[in-house]
Amino acid sequence: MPELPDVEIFRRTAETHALNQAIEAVEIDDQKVAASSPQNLSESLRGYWFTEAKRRGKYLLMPTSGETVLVMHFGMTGWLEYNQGDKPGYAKATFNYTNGYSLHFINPRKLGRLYITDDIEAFCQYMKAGPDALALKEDAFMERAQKKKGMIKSALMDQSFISGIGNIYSDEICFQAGFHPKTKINDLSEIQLVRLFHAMNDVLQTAIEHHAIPEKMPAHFIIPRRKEGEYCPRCGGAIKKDKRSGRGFYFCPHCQE
DNA sequence: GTCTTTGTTGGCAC
DNA sequence: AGTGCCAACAAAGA
Repeated sequence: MPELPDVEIFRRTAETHALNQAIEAVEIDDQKVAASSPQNLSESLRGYWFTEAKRRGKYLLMPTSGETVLVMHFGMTGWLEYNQGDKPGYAKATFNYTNGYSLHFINPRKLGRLYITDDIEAFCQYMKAGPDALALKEDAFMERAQKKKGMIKSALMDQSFISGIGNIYSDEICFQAGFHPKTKINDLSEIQLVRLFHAMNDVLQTAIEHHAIPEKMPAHFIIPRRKEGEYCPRCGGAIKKDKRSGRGFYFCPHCQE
């Protein structure tokens, strides 16, 4: 679930509900999600409050009134919940506020992580996070893309190249740009790279506008049709499934060259 | 029971 | 060096 558009929705949840209130306690319900030790998490956050909710790629960054920043990464499944009362299922970490509400880090498959850092830039460098897909300007994208090799889909999913895109949205970007996912990125002309850049922006922006809910995507999107037996929204032909390094991907052989 | 699934990393082959 | 593939991590649903 959590690629750039999903994390952007979580960021907005955090921004509207979880800022500027003192954190009374931090509960870590699964040691595995604490990439920084639970003691470190607790000591860095208790008594402080989140001042901002930022995002870089798939990372949600929450600077505090102290000297540290809480960093969340959701792994393959996860989301945030802000509530009062019972702890939701699969809550792996909970930040309790003095007003009685809590922010829950939900992570059913335990592949998410929480980090504490005092330097966002250094953290991103250490994690090899490239520029955010939505913050990247066209000329910067072109400069990077012209040096990049390998399949378009792999390039889009390479977090050190551009950060934020995963398996689902890379399929959608390839579809909207009209490229077969396995096309080599260095075989694209300058004009085709520009087309890829605009498809990337359009897909991510549109997904955010639709709250990153697959069923709510526009009719011309392939995302709601990532199933065998489905048909292409553009030409009506059969959607095909293939594999790339053990991961399934979907495309229209007629519309994507 | 088997296969697949959204992310990332590390090992191996080329 | 960089690219691709696979396994592993977890757990749930088909």
